[in-house]
Amino acid sequence: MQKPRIKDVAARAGVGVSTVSVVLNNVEGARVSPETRERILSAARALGYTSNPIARSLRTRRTQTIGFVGDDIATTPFAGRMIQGAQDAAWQAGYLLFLVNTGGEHALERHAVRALLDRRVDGVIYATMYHRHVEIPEMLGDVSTVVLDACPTNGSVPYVVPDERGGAAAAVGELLRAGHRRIGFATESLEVPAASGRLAGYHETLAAARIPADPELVVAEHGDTTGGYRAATRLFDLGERPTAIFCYNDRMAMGCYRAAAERGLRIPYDLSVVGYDDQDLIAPELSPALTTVALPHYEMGTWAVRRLLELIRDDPEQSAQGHLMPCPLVRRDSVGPPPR
Amino acid sequence: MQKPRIKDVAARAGVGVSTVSVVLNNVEGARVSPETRERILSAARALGYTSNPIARSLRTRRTQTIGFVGDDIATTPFAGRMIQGAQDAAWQAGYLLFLVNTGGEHALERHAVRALLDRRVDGVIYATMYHRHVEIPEMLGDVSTVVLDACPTNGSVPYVVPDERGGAAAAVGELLRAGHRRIGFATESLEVPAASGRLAGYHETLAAARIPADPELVVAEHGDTTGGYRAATRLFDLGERPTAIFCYNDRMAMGCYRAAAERGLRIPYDLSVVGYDDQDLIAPELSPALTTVALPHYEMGTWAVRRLLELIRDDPEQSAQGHLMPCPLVRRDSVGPPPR
DNA sequence: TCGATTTGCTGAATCGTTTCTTCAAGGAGA
DNA sequence: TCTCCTTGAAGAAACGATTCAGCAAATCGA
Repeated sequence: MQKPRIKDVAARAGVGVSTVSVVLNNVEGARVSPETRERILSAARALGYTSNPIARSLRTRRTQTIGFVGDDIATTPFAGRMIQGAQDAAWQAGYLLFLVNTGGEHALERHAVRALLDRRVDGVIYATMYHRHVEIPEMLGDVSTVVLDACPTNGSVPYVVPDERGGAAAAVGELLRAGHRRIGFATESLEVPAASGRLAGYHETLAAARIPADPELVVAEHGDTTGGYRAATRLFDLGERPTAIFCYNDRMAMGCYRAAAERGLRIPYDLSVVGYDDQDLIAPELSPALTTVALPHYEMGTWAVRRLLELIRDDPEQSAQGHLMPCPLVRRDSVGPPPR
Repeated sequence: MQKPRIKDVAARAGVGVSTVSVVLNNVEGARVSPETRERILSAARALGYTSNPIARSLRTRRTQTIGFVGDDIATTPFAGRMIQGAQDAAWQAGYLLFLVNTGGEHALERHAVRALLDRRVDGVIYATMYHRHVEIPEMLGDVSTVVLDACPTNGSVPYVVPDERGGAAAAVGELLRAGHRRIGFATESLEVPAASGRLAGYHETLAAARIPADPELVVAEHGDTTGGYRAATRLFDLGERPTAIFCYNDRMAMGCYRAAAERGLRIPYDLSVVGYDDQDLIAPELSPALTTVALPHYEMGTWAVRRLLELIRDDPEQSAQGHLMPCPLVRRDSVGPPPR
């Protein structure tokens, strides 16, 4: 059995197709008698009619579709959250998501954007899987665009990134509240926005508490387990070792745990640790479970789509600004008062 | 500047639109002189013409689009790989992926499938984020479908799942080759296909090596870190403790590491361990790095899409069978010869 | 040379909507 | 009674492709 067309509904209701269209789309200011309206609605219901979006798109030039282009959707657990946030928000609004991943290749990316524009997507989410600066393809000038988890260096489109500074402030604040005054920061040696933002938050929060900055307490290593191990070791070797360490991410915190274990330092009694990222398989599974700061990937995904829908629906409104999404502190068991 | 239409190309080349269509689509058996063909192609190139897929779809009833419905695309790191595999395969074939996630809710799932059918997707990938049995929505009977990472209990559609049994055999085989004869299995207490498959692989491989089954050596706990810890503890408390433990997954292996550390058992000298899943943040990060079995999610994703495209292109060919995707062993540092 | 076939191409119908224009009927006002 | 609005609805023209049937001109066989 073929899907019913609008013509079938019209025939069953004994009216013209245009009237059916007008009724089913609730066109403003259309004049249709209540009886006719009811006849049409019940005919549509009886036939199980749903309009063909392809034909509709052809006529209206809108597809109720948005393109999601990401540089890497598989290798980070965060990507899924962003995608899911975007998907949920789109779905709620009656939009569907075209997903394309480019592997970070420039040529493929241009190809992908072209393919999406060809398909007449109503808008595009341009996402990167970790917070950084990006140059967005100029082709995106032709369509509403929102950048997700990155700062665009060209064009002027809305974007959303995590509030790294605020998250770091929350982490350090938690340690201050526990009574710590000598707080180390094991940071990432790469020049990424996340590192500079978190470092800034660390410094600001200490300054606000009138604790003088001690350059010794900031050590940079690779942002992985062994980097964390090394950073912690260096901090332990200081003349006066810190009573708490704020780690750039959970993986470094994991290395920090290992270094502490080797020195016989018990967390949180001899040492307090706070991480960043709230990674599923690390933070809750370490023992003791790690207090950390969560990245709001899901929320950024929904924000991006909602902002995009505003762009699509309203007039352009070129007030292209960035949005900082707060990073909530997740309290677990790795923070205690300083020893003695 | 508006996008050029086929009519513009025709006008520029001085031919009719039908000829342009025939040339650009490389229609078989069409008779067009080489000169005309060349004129049309260069006109199209000059105008930067690309056909409007919406209009094309309306006429041809094909959308070059496939729907991917998953029950949960965010919370597992595996989901991303499957999606990426599917996306890559689709992209290669000129298809785009509509992504929908249902959160496992039945109502939402029906809604999602209906939305995809409304949009006239050419096919649907029905994916679950861990290997299990599913009942697929009957609406999917109207469209080509492939089930990904699950066994459909109704209908007869192709599906692909990991070869759990083979993976377990590889893991146990590795331990046998290292010289172990007394090998424990820390399994998951839930009744899931992965657990029964891996258990079967374990038994078969031991049997093939003429090692009598010892029921004591199989202990079931929750499939997480604490479950692994408990299972390992129980195995250590046996009269004659195993020299190697095959863990249902990497998280259990992580718990097993912890239990071993507490008893002063050094891996791989006093105890060998093999995991399953090859989880990014666990297997390579543990110390020593964990030998484990990888789940072929990316490959399953590409397989599913390729199979789906066959279904779409060829005649139905109702030979709906399941495919077992091999799980490769990943050698790291947690396996050594048995002690003494 | 003449009909028959092949070649190369065109026009028009079609896909299923939306939307603009038109139009008949009925009621109101003069 | 005649004209002018208003109301309710229908018809037809888009949207931009594909594809089928048809039609001149060229070629061919005898």
